[in-house]
Amino acid sequence: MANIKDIAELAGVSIATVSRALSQSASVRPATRRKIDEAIEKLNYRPNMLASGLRRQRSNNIIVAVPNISNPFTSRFVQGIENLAREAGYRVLLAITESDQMLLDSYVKMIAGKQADGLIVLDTVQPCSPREDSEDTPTPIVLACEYPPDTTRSRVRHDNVEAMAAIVDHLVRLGHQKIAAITGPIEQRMGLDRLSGFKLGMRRAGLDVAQAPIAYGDFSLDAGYRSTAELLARGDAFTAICCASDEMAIGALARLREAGLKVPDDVSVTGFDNLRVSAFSIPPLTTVDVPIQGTGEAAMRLMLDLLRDPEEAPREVILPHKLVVRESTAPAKKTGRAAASK
Amino acid sequence: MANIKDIAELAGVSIATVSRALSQSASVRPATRRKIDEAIEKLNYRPNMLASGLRRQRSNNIIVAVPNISNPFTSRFVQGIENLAREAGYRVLLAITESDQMLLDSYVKMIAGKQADGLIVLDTVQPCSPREDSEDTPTPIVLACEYPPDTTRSRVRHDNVEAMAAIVDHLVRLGHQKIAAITGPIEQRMGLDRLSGFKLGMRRAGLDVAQAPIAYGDFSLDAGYRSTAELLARGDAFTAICCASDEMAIGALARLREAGLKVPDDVSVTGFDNLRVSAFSIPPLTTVDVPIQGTGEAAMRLMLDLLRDPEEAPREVILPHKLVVRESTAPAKKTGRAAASK
DNA sequence: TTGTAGGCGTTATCAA
DNA sequence: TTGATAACGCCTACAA
Repeated sequence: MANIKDIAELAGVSIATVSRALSQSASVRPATRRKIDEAIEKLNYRPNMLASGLRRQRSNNIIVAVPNISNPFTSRFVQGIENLAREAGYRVLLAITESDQMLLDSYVKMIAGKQADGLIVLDTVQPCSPREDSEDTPTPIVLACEYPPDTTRSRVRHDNVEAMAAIVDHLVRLGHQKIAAITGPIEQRMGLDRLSGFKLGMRRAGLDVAQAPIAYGDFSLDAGYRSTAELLARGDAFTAICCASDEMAIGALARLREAGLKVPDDVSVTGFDNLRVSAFSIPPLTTVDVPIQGTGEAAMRLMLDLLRDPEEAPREVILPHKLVVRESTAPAKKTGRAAASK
Repeated sequence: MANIKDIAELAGVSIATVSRALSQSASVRPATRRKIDEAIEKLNYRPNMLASGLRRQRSNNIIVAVPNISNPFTSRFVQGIENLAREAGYRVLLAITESDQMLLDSYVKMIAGKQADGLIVLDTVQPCSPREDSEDTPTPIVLACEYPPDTTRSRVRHDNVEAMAAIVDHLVRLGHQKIAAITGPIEQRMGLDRLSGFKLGMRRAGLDVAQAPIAYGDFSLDAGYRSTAELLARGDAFTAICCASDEMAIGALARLREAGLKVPDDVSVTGFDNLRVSAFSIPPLTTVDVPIQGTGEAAMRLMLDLLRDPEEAPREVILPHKLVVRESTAPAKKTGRAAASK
């Protein structure tokens, strides 16, 4: 590959002039610039960004660490980041952690190794505090959705508690009293918050949370299916199932159908996330819209601020949610015992 | 940040020795190595990969260019690449092109700019042939799924034609004669091939393709929904709908339900891709499993070979498919006019 | 407006 | 086994 020296020679100028021409803004006489452009064209020259980065001490890469990518939630989150990153001249390096602490830490180290300028984390595992934080400027890290309440980093999330309470409220207004829940992984902040929201909603409606049938899932399609089976097997009466994710709600729909139960006639079902597919489930899902892509965008915005001024004080952004009522919920049957048996 | 010189000083050796200790294999006396390790630990040193890359002329980054990422197909493809890439010591840079030629080309240039060592493309737009190909060693590029038949690059895909023909065959065996199709975007190789497969299957069964109701979609949930509406509105008789993607099949399921038609009693529906969610649709989808993740792995394998020996002759890998029969297909009704009217 | 030259942090070659 | 030193390709004072 041709380098800046080749261009300089061919154009009959010094490499400094070429460098200036390359970085646009500098002062280069139009005629000179033309000669340079021609040389670049002729040799099909591309600046070596490794060298440039070494010199300028930056890579223009942002790492986004996610536990996995075969999950619509992650996809849209990353998309939100991509949008802003490209505009700002940054590239997105996608890192799949499978919630492995070692792996995540290795990505933190990439910043120290100048492979990346910043790290956005959407994961239950948390980036260790690199030691240099105390001495040098802090490592640019933004946390999304999952983080300890006492973190001192910039962070963004939506209010899972209130969002889930809003769903419960919707069910209560429809006359439901016996509401079952399928939770997310409660060892994770997101799962726990959504469960808290469920309990909060129940309490606000004056319903007894202790009596509510609860099954523990992990947000996945499979978990929705299995947990519904479990709920049915237990034989507790319920007229609605409140799922902590759309994927679980879709799994629940599948299992209820197998049990010969009609949604929403026999049982109402609710989701959480408002995935695209949820508008096309049978029946279309009542859920709560959390701005997933918007979360990604907000995270990237925080990152850009951090990159601009690494000393900046950490901030927290909380995004709004919105109830989306579709056809998987309906008024509770008066008998209230529709789902008492399999 | 500490650099190699700091370590050398603290350990009382030369930077050359530190460098050797860092690259493991070299010959360094254990005692020396220990001193170096201590210094590294003490200063929390991380090698600057930009400098290392500059010197070694490589970045250890692989770019994966996809049109979008909010699509289960892409997600699993990328996951397949990730798995192998990490093992081989490469990082995956995710590039979202939105099928924009300019954008894709800018990623090709990243290779020339040493920002990445190779490019894997899963997109309808094709990487331009950088001129240096003719003179220097060829740019390491691997094409997946979408590529012109006459490409000279390494490439991987599955046989969409035969796979779709297999689905038609399945329907024919169930006694379906009036089979409608919802196609993918036929200006794309993948969409066109799947349509060809449909026609091939029909012809093999001695059915008249010209009579088959065909609606044109774009693989999306929405397209499945709208195309089904269109099919119903036209009033042609059909007992089965053959969709070019699982997402469209799910959209079709939703629209058929609205029309009061039962699947599979009134109409059979088939998909293509075997997405995870398709096992949980109502009813679970009969589809064809194409190894999406396997495609990513195969692409990465080709890339690794290319990286090892850039002069290597391009190869083509074609992956096998598998029919997955679930509950969205059933024997055709004798009357054969189930879906004649809305 | 242009040129000279030092340095960014590594790796690799050659001697010792 | 270790050390000195020259690249790698670019940017940016500083000088002209």
